[in-house]
Amino acid sequence: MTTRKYKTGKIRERNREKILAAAEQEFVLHGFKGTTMQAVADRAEVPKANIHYYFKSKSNLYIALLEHIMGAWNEVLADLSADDDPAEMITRFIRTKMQLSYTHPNASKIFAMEIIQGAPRIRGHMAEVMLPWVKEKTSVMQSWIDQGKMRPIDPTHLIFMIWATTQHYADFETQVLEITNKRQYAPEDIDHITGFLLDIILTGCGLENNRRTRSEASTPQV
Amino acid sequence: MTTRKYKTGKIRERNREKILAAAEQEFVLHGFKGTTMQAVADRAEVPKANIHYYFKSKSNLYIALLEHIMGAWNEVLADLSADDDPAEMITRFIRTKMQLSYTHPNASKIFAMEIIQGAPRIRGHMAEVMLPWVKEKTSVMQSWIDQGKMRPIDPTHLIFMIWATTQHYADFETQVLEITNKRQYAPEDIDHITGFLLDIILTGCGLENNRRTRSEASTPQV
DNA sequence: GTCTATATCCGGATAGAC
DNA sequence: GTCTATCCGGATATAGAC
Repeated sequence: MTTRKYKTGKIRERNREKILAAAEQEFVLHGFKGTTMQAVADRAEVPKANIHYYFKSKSNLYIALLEHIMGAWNEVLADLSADDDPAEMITRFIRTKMQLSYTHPNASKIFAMEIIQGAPRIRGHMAEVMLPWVKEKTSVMQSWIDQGKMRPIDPTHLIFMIWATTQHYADFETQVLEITNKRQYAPEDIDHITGFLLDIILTGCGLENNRRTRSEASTPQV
Repeated sequence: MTTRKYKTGKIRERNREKILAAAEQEFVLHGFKGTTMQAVADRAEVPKANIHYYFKSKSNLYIALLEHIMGAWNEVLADLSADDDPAEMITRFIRTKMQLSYTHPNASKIFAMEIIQGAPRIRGHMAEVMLPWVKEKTSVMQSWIDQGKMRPIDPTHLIFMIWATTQHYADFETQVLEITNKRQYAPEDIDHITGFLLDIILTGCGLENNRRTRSEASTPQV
């Protein structure tokens, strides 16, 4: 903890982060094959050979990036504990995912492209991490249904619906902005969208316990 | 119309279709840059040079494919007339989109990747075709809201929600199948999903007029 | 640890025979 | 119209100087 050392692993860590951030941009814009190491190097402001020094190969860089993304993701979603209250848990789920779409759109996009292409590199992760996560949440939801706290809907597809709708605003950002005639999302836009999704989905699930916030959140936006 | 001619434009048309079908597969699996003309040629069972003969360049092939896709799409969605009845129009919209996801998943995937990467080649199409389409539908929905036929929700985001949820089953097919433990969709799966979406979204919009079909359509699926 | 220069390969495109 | 052989730019990866 003293300032004595000239270089700890800090420089190395800093360079890795710079490269990963640059790679994220490039992979989003051009896909895996379309991205050149030279472009990543230029954006990260390091010589091309250094990327090979740090990551060995382009594939390794891409996989490191995916792990980086999914690690951050799991952190956020882990503390989505199965609360007692259905409306509260679903609300937190939607809010959290919507915030992730806003703060980490590129992570969502890279993940989406990977899945669209058949998830050749993360099949394992889906089976080992996502599948158990979904099973856990759906069993909690099913118990709510059995107790009559929620309408009898398919919990798995409810999760798909929340994923689909929230990620849409990251992945299809270009289309959404074009159609709503904006240059980029503002925090109010995210609030409005979150309110809309909460309104439809909670109502759709038969969970109406916070109606006061919904009526104004869902009025059309100019 | 006699059989006299040795070759009409038929062979040419047939070859173009074969190449486009092969290109669709390859572009989905590997993205634009990741797809090689050789791989398309092999899949289409024609010599590589013939593709250049028919389409001149890889970019042209890709653009031709996008136009092919969007042409078919517009055809289907064009006859989504703004009915008098909100529930009926939204029902038909969801059913139609869900069927498209089932019958043309690759088209949806290529379109999704194009949008995710910033829609560099179809910006024009969005502004000229999709934007007017959305404006037309939202103005109809707004009139329903003004007449009190529908809860006051944002029509634009309702369209986004329907796009997001239906396309999710095409684009994220790999993930959905992994989590639901299936090898591919069966027609019953599509019916079940359609029923689920209709249930949540119609209820969320406050349109409850066909409740009889919904209760059984939304029971959880094993 | 860092970077320049280079080896090696691959893919898009075309020339030209049939 | 069809296909073989080839050109050439460009990308990954590495060797080796500093």
